[in-house]
Amino acid sequence: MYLVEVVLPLPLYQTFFYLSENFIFPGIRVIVPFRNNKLIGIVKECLTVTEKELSSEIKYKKVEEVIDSFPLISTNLFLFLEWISNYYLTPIGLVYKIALPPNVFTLPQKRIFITEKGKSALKKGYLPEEFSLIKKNGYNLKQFLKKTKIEFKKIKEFIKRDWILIKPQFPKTQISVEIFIRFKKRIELLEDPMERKILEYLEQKIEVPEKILKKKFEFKKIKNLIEMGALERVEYPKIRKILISIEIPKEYELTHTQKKIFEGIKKLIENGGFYPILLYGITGSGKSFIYIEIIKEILKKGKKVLILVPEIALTTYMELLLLNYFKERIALLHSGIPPAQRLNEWIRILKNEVDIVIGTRSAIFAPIVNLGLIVVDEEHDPSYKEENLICKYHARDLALIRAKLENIPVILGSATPSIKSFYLAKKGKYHLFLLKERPFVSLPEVKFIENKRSELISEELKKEIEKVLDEGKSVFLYLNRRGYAPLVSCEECQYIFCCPNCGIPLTYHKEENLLLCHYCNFEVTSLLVCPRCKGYKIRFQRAGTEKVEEEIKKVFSGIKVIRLDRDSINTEKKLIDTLEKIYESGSKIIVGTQMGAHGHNFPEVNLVGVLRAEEGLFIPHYKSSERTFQLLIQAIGRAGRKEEKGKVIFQSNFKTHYAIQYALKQDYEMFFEEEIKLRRMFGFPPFTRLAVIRIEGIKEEKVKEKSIEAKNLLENEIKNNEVEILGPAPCPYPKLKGFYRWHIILKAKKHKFINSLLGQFLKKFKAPGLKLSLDIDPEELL
DNA sequence: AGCACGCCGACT
DNA sequence: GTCGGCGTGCTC
Repeated sequence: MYLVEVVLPLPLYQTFFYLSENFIFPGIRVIVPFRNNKLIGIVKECLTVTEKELSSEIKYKKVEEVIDSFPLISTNLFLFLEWISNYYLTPIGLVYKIALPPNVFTLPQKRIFITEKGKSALKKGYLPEEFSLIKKNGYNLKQFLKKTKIEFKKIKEFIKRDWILIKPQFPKTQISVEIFIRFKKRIELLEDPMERKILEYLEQKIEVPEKILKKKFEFKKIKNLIEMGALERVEYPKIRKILISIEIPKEYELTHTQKKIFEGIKKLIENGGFYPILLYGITGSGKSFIYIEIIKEILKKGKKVLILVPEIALTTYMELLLLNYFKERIALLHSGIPPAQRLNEWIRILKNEVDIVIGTRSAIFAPIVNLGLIVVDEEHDPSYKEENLICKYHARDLALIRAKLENIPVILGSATPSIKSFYLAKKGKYHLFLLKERPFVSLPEVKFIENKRSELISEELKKEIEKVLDEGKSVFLYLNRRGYAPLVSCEECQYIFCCPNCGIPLTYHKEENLLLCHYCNFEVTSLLVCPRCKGYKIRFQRAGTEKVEEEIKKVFSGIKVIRLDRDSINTEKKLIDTLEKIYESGSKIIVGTQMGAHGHNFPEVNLVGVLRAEEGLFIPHYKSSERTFQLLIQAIGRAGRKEEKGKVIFQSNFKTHYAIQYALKQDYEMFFEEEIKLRRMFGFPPFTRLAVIRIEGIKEEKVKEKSIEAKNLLENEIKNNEVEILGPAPCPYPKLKGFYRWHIILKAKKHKFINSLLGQFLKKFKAPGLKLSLDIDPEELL
């Protein structure tokens, strides 16, 4: 007999034990009875036992069904997931749920089938007419019961008579595919000019979705080219949401400096072992090419590589880049991929069909066996931190842990390293490599325009824009605020339109003509009358991207303006349309939020204007300077990435802040020195560790009461004043989505102090009816 | 989590 | 007398 330890997807800090006649390999999914229903769990361990060895206190049940024929988790992951559970104080089952592809723990839906015998019974009228609904593939039982209103008891009778069959069925992993047209070979003598054009286009882009190509060219001509063997149709799983002619350099040669760094890294990692490497390379310095060379080295040794990027759109870019050098043995993992396909990619990885995995933060859990390297690109990016799930992990931190557990190197790359990483690198904990040349592009000129009157677009900036447009080039204007006006008030009584759920001012969106809460999506559509004084003089104050767009259209009439924010690209179609417009030639002005500053490589942008450079500096957060600096440097990176020297303008009324000053000088290291001084002085990370306990509930009094109770409990548990307790206090956003929110901040020299205090706290603290959440190493304190 | 058990108030 | 509120405790 075997004793099977099973991890169940429950918010419990324990595993459960079952019995089995057969050995079940760890990592395999099983269906087990639990209370009076069933659950899917993952086998953690399976040992032979005799009756005597079993604990008399546990009433063991038997494993009901073994689902998989091979483990869904590679052995190296068990330790990793366990570590995460301990560090983030998250129940082990929930960690598994977060790590594995969605639906892994979803019980198969029961389906109802009709037997041959049943069919004839139906014909003879013994079986009610409704059963003719059931076709060859059966019918979802729940839906059947609902639709026909037949009682389950009756069905049971029919089962006894062998007319009806009920069995669970796992959803088939159907993979929808998308067809791409791919360049295959050149044909020199093409008579048709259109065909020549198509072929030239594809030779440059390599491959383009058929859908998009059809829009651009006549389909008959494309077909001709395929028949001639110049082009080919290829099918990919439909995962590439964003695919628009991104420029991918096909060939490259490392510059002298790049080569030196490559050699340096190669030498370090030659013998394997845990080596954290920080590659600090300014935008356009060619970090990707160094990655590629290192990846080649790792693959030569027969090992695998995991590459993390901050957002979904960049997985596509990275994949296209790597496809040039590593063929098809690449898997993608990110939340944009539908569940069934994600499981499919997961299995491909497990089955060793993949050498390189590219993904966003959750890809850190990829079940890669024989991993040889992890690359975390744009390591400073806040999207590596999970904010929404119970386990608020940081993928970059986890990359370091995983690398340590697997005893392999990890490369963190960034143009603006996080303060934490750079600090550790300077301390010698990471190996630091500097790449400060921009081989293909000259550094842009950065200029400051003091905006004393806080105009949206100052006269000076307008002149600069005009100059660039006259040259036929494009402009990117950056403002990190979507909508039209972030503050709407009544002119008569000064009433400010606020969200009833969150208490935060609503933002006016002109296009849709509504007031929207950016925190909970609450909307008001009739906004012509002040709810307080019934006055109808409404004032729209301050500005978002929509307002900028309007203003630009007024000032530069006739010029193409493209807005790039969450509202303008909230569907796939809109995104494709928008990106297509951006890639069309001709001068234009792009107005965008963060979304636009990120990664994308816009052609022909010669001027980047940051409209409110000081935005974000006033958020009460120890990282606000770091964030602002990173954003400004990133904006600089958007300018003139091709041959020409670009120009960047920061417009602000707050010139004196060091984040703006050093961004102007593009001096990361000086910024770092200044920032680290402050962090040390005020005892913030990386000199201390933080954790937040957040308590939320509908009744403010109760939330407050419980928060105070929590603080008292913490104080009782504390040992040797190892942990400093700040609060309790209402969160900076004291009410969100209708819930009142209080927090307690814990600060300590070492994480283990916080960890053990919180461990004790969780055992004793109960808050029924309230939501308690923990955030270890918080990035946001809102 | 999800569900059963259990102990008090407002109803037929 | 019962229906049902949600506080408490347990699940291998």
